[in-house]
Amino acid sequence: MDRFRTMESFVRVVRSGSFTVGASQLGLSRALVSRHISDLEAHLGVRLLNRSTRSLALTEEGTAYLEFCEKVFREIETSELAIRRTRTEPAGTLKVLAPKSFGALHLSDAVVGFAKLQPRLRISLMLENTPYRGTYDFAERDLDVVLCFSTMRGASVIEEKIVTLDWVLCASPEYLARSGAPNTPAALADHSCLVHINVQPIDVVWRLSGPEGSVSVKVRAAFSADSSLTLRKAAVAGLGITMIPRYAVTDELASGALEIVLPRHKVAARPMLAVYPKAVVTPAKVQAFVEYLKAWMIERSFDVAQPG
Amino acid sequence: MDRFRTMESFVRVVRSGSFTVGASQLGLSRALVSRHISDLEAHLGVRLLNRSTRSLALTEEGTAYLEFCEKVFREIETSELAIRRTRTEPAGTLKVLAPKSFGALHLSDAVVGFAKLQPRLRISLMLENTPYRGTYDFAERDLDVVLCFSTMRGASVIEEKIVTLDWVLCASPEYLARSGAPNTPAALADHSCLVHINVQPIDVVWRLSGPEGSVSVKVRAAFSADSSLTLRKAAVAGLGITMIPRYAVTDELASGALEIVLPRHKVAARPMLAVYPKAVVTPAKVQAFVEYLKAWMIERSFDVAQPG
DNA sequence: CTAATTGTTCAATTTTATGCAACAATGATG
DNA sequence: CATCATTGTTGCATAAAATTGAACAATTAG
Repeated sequence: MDRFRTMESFVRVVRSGSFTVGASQLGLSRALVSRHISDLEAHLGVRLLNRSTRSLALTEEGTAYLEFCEKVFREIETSELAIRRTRTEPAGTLKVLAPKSFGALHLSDAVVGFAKLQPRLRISLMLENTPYRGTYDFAERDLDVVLCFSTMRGASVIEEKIVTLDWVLCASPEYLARSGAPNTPAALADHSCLVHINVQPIDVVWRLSGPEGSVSVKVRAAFSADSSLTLRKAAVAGLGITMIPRYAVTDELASGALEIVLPRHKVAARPMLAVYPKAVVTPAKVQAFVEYLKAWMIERSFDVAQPG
Repeated sequence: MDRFRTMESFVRVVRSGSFTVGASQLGLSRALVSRHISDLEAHLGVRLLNRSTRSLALTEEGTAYLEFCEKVFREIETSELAIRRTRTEPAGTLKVLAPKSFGALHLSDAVVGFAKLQPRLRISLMLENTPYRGTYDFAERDLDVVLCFSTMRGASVIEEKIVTLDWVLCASPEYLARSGAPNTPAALADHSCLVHINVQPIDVVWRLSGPEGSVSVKVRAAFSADSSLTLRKAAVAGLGITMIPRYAVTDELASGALEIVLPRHKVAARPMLAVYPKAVVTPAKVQAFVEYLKAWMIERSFDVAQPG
């Protein structure tokens, strides 16, 4: 027996003052409404309504139960609607996990802008380069979105591309003067390379595309770190050549603190992904944030796939 | 979909931290519990649980919904149990309608005694001789029990005999001296009779049983009233012969203010009935009251059907 | 008293809930 | 790093309800 339904019938009958009109208001048969009341009375072991063919009155227990029903329905109105609203209206807390360097350099600005647009939304931004381990993070660490560079094999997540980021090979002029700037990708193997350890082990192989096509070079990781900021510092200090997102070194390239290596070759651009659980419906806060971030980055010309 | 059931599943899953053990605790299959959560999420349009095969975590909306569920369940515990308890434990208010004379002379004492035994019970005693009109009174006037002398044709009520009351024919010695005491039932037709107008029109015919068997006499209502107290006063004042419950005139008969008329004949004893709605279960307060009243009256020798 | 209206009961029918088995997915283990 | 046990999900057959329409009982208005 569906108690919610029987309760609804009971309330309706009392309000309308009759089984017949109560039933018609609910779009049910009199027979069923009668059964509902009977079931309810059997369940409670108490008579709720004193009824004759012409008249209807609540018993004392009926009055108490009516109050209870109305209270429950009022709470459903309140709580369920509030929850339901989060489907279309961002609310609550948005928990984002993002790479350290990207977070520190840019995402924090984007997040602040987003927060201003969503005063009802609390935002929690965590910056870590912990490799993403599948849906585990969402469940265990209570995350809403994870931003990352590498794709996942997870089947129950959605990976949405935010932008395609430009990567560059660069080193300090001092290092290049000292060690000699490489002329071919293959020459990189003899150089001191600064490697991001978090972009999968695959990346100890660097891929470049030039006039001769795509080339893979296995490089020697003279120095490795889990943050582009560290790699940038190492490069500026003349420790070697690094492969790094362009956004991390724009200032250095402009000021001449760093120089592009192998300028005739290009480093493969990499997508930046927003990963979130695959659910029947995506929470509005997640959707809104991903949209915002995408627009924010494209507007600032982060995306090499888009003209900007 | 039974929302109470799905809510129960949801709470259980969260508490146990797993669909599997949650389902087994509820005695349901994992499949069903999984459906319950899905239905709930579809209903709310929101994901409640971030789940992977090894781990389980509430989303923000899930946390809010869990609170809601627990609140509702807590209220069910409280309210429903309180209501259910009235089945076995008298509580609330007991509303009794009784004939004026009986109420004034005896019932009020009985009710006071009952009230002392039931401190949690509020009692409302209304004394009226309004003829009982069927289940109407229970519904319209919000009554629990009606005490009366005449049986009803109502089919949806229970009529429980409290006691069988002795009735007597009596008059003042002064009247009998003046008008002559009747020797036969038939002689009553020539007397001035004091009639209770509320004991149905039938009662203008008085029935007596004597050595010659049962006799019916159509009497002349020289005086009629809706209360035995009034009839008693009239009789004491010498207005004529009245048929009256013995309980109303015990003192007068003892003191000699009134005398039995036709002592060799007997007035048919009449049952005093407690009438209450026919429900699947009778409220404890009604049951307790009827039981108490029955015992109380038998103890005081009101019942001619019982030795005492 | 009659008749119309109301609540209830009982049958049949539709709908829904439920469990089993196969499946997909994930993470612990060696 | 691959394997496998474990977990949540899905499809399908079945069992269990909810639901209705019609006959019924009961009550009151005219």
